[in-house]
Amino acid sequence: MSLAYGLLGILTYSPMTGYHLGKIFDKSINVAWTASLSQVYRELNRLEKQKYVTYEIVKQEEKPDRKIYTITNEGKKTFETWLFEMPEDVMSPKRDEFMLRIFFGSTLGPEKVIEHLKIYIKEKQAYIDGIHGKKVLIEKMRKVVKTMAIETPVQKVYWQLIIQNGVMMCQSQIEWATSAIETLEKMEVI
Amino acid sequence: MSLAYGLLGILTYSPMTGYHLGKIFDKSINVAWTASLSQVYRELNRLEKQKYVTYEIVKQEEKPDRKIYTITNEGKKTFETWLFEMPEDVMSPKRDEFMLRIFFGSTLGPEKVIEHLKIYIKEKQAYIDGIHGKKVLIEKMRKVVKTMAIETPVQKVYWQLIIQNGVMMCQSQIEWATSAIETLEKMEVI
DNA sequence: AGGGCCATGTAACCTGTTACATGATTGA
DNA sequence: TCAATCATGTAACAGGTTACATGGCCCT
Repeated sequence: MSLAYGLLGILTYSPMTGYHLGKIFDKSINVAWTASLSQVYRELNRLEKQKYVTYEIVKQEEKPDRKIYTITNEGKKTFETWLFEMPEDVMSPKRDEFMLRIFFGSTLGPEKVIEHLKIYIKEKQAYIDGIHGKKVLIEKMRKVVKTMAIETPVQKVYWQLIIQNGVMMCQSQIEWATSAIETLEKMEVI
Repeated sequence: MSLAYGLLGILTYSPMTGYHLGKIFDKSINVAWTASLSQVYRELNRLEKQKYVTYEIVKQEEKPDRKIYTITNEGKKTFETWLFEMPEDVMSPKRDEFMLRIFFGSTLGPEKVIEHLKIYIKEKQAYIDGIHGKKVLIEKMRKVVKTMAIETPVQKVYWQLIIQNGVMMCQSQIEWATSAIETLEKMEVI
């Protein structure tokens, strides 16, 4: 259900197309919630049936028509009701293919596990660099902000908080993997 | 697809019932991969059709028959092929309802966000205590180990690694939430 | 010349959740 | 006595993935 609320939440900032909502889920909000374009379109249809959003068709010459979605008052109410709730379960179900492979580490063997852990560290670092180094963070946010009618510095604080969260989690994963390598190397000596 | 590999992996330790596999996913492996019982049963049917597992029915008096699943050689091969691969995408898709709400923090307001963050910290701490303090960690592992034919100290090392990972991630989340509260409190003063 | 962006989706499929159905035994 | 554990599932639904279809514009 959360995708619906995510879409409604973004539409409270400004009306926009499904395509644009998809881009936002792909490029900025993805540290909190991921969704594909086809999923976004399907969900928008549902929201329209429930009268949480309406759309107007904007015709364009020699380009596909655009459907500009706008949140209704009912939609806003629904969104805010959800927003003020605290989720009953703070632990979201984990599905981490990498960790599953580590679970079977005794079959893989320590050398291979260490090899995998080293790649893991590199990829996590690359993700952090993609936010820090390349300033994707700021650009991501700029692009989102541009599309929004109301741009307040307060919003940015919260966006930075969740991006920071993403970065911190990656860093901890790197720390964990580093100490895991040490543990396994000690084990090999004995 | 990973659930299938998870099930095959556990069956390499020892043949067992679907119910038991479900318990293991519920109680020990869940830090890496979660699955419900009904999902496990469905997946076992598929694995049987693909000839990766076989089962024998053990009749019991006045109790439902047990289906003991055993991995086939083909199943073992498939599992090991998967195990040795490095997942192309190390970043598993994030779907975190709590973080989604924080993203919309400007609508919620700082006081409410701080309130939610404090609850968040408590629940994450409770999770850690449930592993550390109550010694659930060791008991979880004991229960799993009991059912396994081959019990080597090497396996335990890897299990401890992924549980440690779960604990570390919770601790980082607590750290993040604590610093987020500070940020928001400073903001309120200004 | 070819790939990526804009912009719409649909269809089929796979995965995950929730509720239902049955029923004995065991421990608090 | 009541909930939990053992033990099997099915059915319906919700949510997520992948592939297909269309087509112009812009940049390299």
